Amino acid sequence: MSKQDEAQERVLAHLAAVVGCCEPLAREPLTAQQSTELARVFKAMGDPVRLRLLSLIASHAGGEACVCDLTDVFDLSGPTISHHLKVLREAGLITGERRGTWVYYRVRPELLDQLSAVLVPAAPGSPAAMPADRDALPVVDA
Amino acid sequence: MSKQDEAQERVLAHLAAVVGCCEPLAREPLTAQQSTELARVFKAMGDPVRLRLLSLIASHAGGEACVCDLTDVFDLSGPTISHHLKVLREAGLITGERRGTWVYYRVRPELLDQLSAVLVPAAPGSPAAMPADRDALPVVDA
DNA sequence: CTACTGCTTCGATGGATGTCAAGGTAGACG
DNA sequence: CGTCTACCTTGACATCCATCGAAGCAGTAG
Repeated sequence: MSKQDEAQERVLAHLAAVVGCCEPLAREPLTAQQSTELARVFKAMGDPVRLRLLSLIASHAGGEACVCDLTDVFDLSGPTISHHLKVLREAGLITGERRGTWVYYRVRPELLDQLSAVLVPAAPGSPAAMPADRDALPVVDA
Repeated sequence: MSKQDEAQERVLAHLAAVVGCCEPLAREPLTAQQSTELARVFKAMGDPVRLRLLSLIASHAGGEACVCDLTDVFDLSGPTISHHLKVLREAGLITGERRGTWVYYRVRPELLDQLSAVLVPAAPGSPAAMPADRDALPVVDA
């Protein structure tokens, strides 16, 4: 699995290099490359099972969780859970480590931090921060 | 389109009700319902075109963008762009409004804010906040 | 060495998704 | 009214993806 982890390191490095650390999505438009890299991560989180796996791992005591702890939560077969964990792993969101009989997963807080920073809307001074009070979101009151 | 927007309002209200406003993903595990709601939004962002559309709209001057501004950026047909905008709309990420000939889209900052809050990793005091400094995740210095 | 457990990979399958061409709707302009 | 532009919807098609059963690999225990 070390070879896989090396590949994951490269993926994460690439993502960090392309996305940067703190470019809010609403500050300036993403390039095609940036959006491709980010979409890869969001797509990994775009599944209820994976999102729940992520939160289970992230909120687990000690910051890591054994696969055996995760399997029981869902009505899914072992291979399916393993598949979802692999997707999360390849997206750079988690890392897996085998210790003896069991495999333990933990999240990468830096990546979550990056994503959170990207999503933060309209930092003061950004173009979108001032709706020019044309009409401050009347929307359809229907 | 007002009927659509009504439906979107319900979706957003539902999401807000289920997800709450500020439950970090790493604080406590998501319920099945929460993860389903959140995954719907992340899945909408899990496509390079949609993510770029979102950032184009969010970063556009005045906080809104006309479809005509968006179409030229991509090598995609009109219907395809329209389809992606519909997905973003149904996820509650953007709203569309027709004014005269053109349709203008704008983002929902509240939802981006919620997502950002959910992703923020390991608030101090959370169980995952103390990685037991096994190995403090050297990460990519690259 | 053999057997057993935990987890992953492989192969297959039904359903979801991105894309486009064709057609439809709303508003503007004569 | 007719026509033109801007945008959306529909229908179809190729591709991707979540899921499972079966098989394979790693590590432990007799």
